[in-house]
Amino acid sequence: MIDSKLLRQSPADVKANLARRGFTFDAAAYAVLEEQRKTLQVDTESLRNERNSSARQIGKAKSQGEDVAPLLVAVKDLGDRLDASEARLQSIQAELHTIELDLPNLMHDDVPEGNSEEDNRELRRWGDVPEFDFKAVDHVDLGAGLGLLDFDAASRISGSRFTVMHGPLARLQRALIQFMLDVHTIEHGYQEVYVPYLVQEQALFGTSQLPKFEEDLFKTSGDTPYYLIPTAEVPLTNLVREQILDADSLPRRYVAHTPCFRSEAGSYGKDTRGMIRQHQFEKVELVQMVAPADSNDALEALTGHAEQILQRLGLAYRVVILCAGDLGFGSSKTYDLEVWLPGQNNYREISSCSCCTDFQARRMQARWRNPESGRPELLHTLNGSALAAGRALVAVMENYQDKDGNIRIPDVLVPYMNGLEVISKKV
RNA sequence: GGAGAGAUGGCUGAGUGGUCGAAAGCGCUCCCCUGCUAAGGGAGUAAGGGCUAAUACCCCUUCGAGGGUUCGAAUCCCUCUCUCUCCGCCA
Repeated sequence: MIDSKLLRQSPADVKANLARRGFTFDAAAYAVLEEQRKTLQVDTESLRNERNSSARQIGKAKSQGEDVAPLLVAVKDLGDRLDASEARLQSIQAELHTIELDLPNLMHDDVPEGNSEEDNRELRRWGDVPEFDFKAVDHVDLGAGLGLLDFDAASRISGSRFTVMHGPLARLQRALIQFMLDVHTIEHGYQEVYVPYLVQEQALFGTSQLPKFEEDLFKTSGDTPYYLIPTAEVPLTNLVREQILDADSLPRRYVAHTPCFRSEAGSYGKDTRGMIRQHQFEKVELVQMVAPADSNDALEALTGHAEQILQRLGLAYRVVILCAGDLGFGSSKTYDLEVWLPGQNNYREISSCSCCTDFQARRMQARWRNPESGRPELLHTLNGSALAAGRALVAVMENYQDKDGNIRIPDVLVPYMNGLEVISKKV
């Protein structure tokens, strides 16, 4: 959420910032509601004050054995007036809250103009795009050729957008995950966390998947439904929900490997081939909680941590900064890492690293005690994939293929493959 | 699944209708005292919100959550959630 004080005091600035995303903030309508809220709240609170002091008086009189009947008459209709006032206040506050939950985060000044993916700006490239002296194929053909990737079985079991992997290929994904977790915990200072994969709606409100993006989520039935996490960002970020952290415990750096579940509603016909876009995929996620002054640097560092994985895997990639129109709802600034996929002859997103400033922290009431003010203040939260394991697997398969359809194991993963150096067809 | 106990401030823990945001202790902060240390004395120490230029006053809300009774609820009633203990079951 955006600071409601800012919405009141500088509605024009907010409107202009959000307009760059293509979001229309009706500042005038908000101001009208806000004016009503102010009057109502002041009235309601003064009525409550009146009630409290009368109640005190009555108590006092009673204890002194005085007749309280006249006092009771005096407050007779106070309760009704208060009830009415409270009800109106509550409804107007709910209206304001609904509007506020709907507003995306304010953008960092660095975010370039633009309406769509096309307008994202490339910042840098790393690595050489591999050149093959044979016709490179995509991971689907590679997997089928090796007999280790089985979309038919997956669709018989679960329908479209699921995968079954066998043997060394299944292990290769596990190796990637293991490798990433090791690098982040041992070298980058992240604490490994095991988290729930089913969460309640309040957690999703905190990270801002709800209320706006319910259709992207899988939800269980029942009185208090659970949602399957679309990313470990949800449970990891909510670790600090309603907490006040000591300044010396910052920055917090958490990493978790989890499966992720996305309904992919609205992506019909998109990436239907292969395992680029699945209902279920594995991901290693980084989350940081930092003091506000540190969040810009933290985003650069976090992005670097994700890049480190690609570099060690020897995968060519580029870094793009998302333009205003493509930026995620809760993010103030996002870098995407796009890995080269020979099968698509293109760069494809494999990581997305975002700084959410205090947007999620405000929804979660996640704070730290600022030693300078002595007061609890909102944290800044960041998250990034490092990496999406399913897509990393695709990238390794396609970039490390040979003319016979075998897959060489990147050096850093060999120890995680029990020494296996090549995944080859059974002879 | 059965039986029972409980949920109060950073922690322990009192409080069964009235000035209780809440005793006491611990912890923490500051001050005093004291060659140093230890001990001792004093003061302060929740969060959210409103108003406001203000992190100054003042006011409102919050004792697991949500309802109810009442002029007034931490305290009484109802519903729910969670935690703990014992038994059973299970990975």
